[in-house]
Amino acid sequence: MKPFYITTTLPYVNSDPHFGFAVEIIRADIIARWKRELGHEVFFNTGTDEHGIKIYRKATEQGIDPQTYVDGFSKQFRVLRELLDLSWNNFVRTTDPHHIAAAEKFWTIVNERGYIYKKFYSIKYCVGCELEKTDSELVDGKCPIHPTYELELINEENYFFKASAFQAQLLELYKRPLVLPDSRLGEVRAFVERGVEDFSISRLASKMPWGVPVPNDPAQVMYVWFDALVSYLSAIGWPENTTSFEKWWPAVQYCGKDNLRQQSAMWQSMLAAAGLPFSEKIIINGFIVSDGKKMSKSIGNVISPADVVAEFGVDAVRYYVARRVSPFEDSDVTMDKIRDAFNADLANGLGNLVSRTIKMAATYGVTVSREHWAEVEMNLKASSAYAEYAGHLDSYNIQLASDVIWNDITKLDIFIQEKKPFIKVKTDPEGAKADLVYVLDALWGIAVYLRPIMPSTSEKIAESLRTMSLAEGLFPRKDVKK
RNA sequence: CGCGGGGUAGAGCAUUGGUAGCUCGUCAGGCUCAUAACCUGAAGGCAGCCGGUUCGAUUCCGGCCUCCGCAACCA
Repeated sequence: MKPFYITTTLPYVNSDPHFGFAVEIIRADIIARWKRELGHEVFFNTGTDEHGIKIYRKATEQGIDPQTYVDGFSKQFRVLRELLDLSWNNFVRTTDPHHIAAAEKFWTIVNERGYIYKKFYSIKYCVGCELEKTDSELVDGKCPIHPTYELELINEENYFFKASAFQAQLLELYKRPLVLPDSRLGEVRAFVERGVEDFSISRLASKMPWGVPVPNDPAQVMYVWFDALVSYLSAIGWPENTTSFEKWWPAVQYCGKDNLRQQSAMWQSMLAAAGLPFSEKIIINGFIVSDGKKMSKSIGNVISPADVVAEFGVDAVRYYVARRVSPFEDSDVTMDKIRDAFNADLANGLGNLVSRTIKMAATYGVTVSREHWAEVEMNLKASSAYAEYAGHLDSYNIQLASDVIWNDITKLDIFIQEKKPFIKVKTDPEGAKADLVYVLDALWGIAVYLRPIMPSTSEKIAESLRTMSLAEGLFPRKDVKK
């Protein structure tokens, strides 16, 4: 079976992990677990992007050296593994010596193939923002944020990447569904059709030393994007471990919509420039807003993954991401919405169904052998419902896959209501038991379906079915105090 | 004419070229195995506005209005 390589974006470590990244990495985790379930060997990569001007400035402001600064943040991202029950098997840091060597090698190859050149160019620089501004960002020739400042013109010599050479190849590439959803593929295609310009891929080390040195030119360091994207290669052992590279590449890449151009245009042309195969698939997530607004410390509507886990538990967060956050569009997330979903779908829905079923089965003396569950699972996997669920996961629509599960939950509640085993047991105990076995089998199916999405809940349900007992409710209701 | 997303029941969201669905909330009823849970039913929408294509559009096309991202803590 074909090995499967999936990676998240490497988050930039200038702040704590935010909910949007939790969404991305939970999705990647669900897909990774799903592929393992199917029997694929899986390489699931994540990590941290640690170079660049913003990090350099922040570290300098705090009077610590950049490496110490990023070490601290990188740890904060590593703890997500336990926090969100993630199963990544590689965590790459762009300050790893191996990655730095890979980035240098990548640069050298692209340079040798003739796609890097040096030129002077002038940039417009806003002192207020301390950032370069492109013409498209300006309003009436001024920075819209600091209209009282005059823009400074700075002449600087940098290395450029000959992206313009790859327009035709990119348009050819977009004939296959490289990018999900389709609307994003159309967007990047339109962007490339408008014309691709060469872009700067280095910075003067004298102004910004925190980056990978440009080979044979100590005066320049690589622009952070150029080095960060190469991490998708260095993570799997490129360049020296060709066996590993050929085994895993190309990758499925998850990213946010702000990364569309970088990952599906810029990165693809970089790969072509290095003579490497294009990515397999790029999945574009929407953004998370809270109460209709971008999460912001000053507004106070920031929801941290850790807060949600503390309040509702890991699997509730994974559930919310899977089923209540739109797979591709922007979504609004608030603690109240999470609480509503928790109560409606997990407490009243899944948790209560497991509870009522196990209780009846235990009370009425239903017993089921281990062989029985194996058989149930085999039948399930041959069913059309399972095919539907699998189809959704194969096309990265975790939401529709989860809908299959919750449709089952509703059907089972109705089934119990209609068959009334709790009445039937008084006159026809065998009939009541048979009804319960039907529900128990379906619950086993739900546990199977939940394996990639809510692994620990899946295991708890399976354990309850094996022992026909339930120590405590899976998801006790969270009531709002009024 | 910079790029992109949205405007569908009180709220949040799905969906579809042919009587518009779900969750929460509200009202009424049922059940009692269960986490005051579960089931049934009801009320509540001219699917932002205007025009076009069509036998038929909420769905396709054009225009308009309007909200929101593309700077900060950015996936």
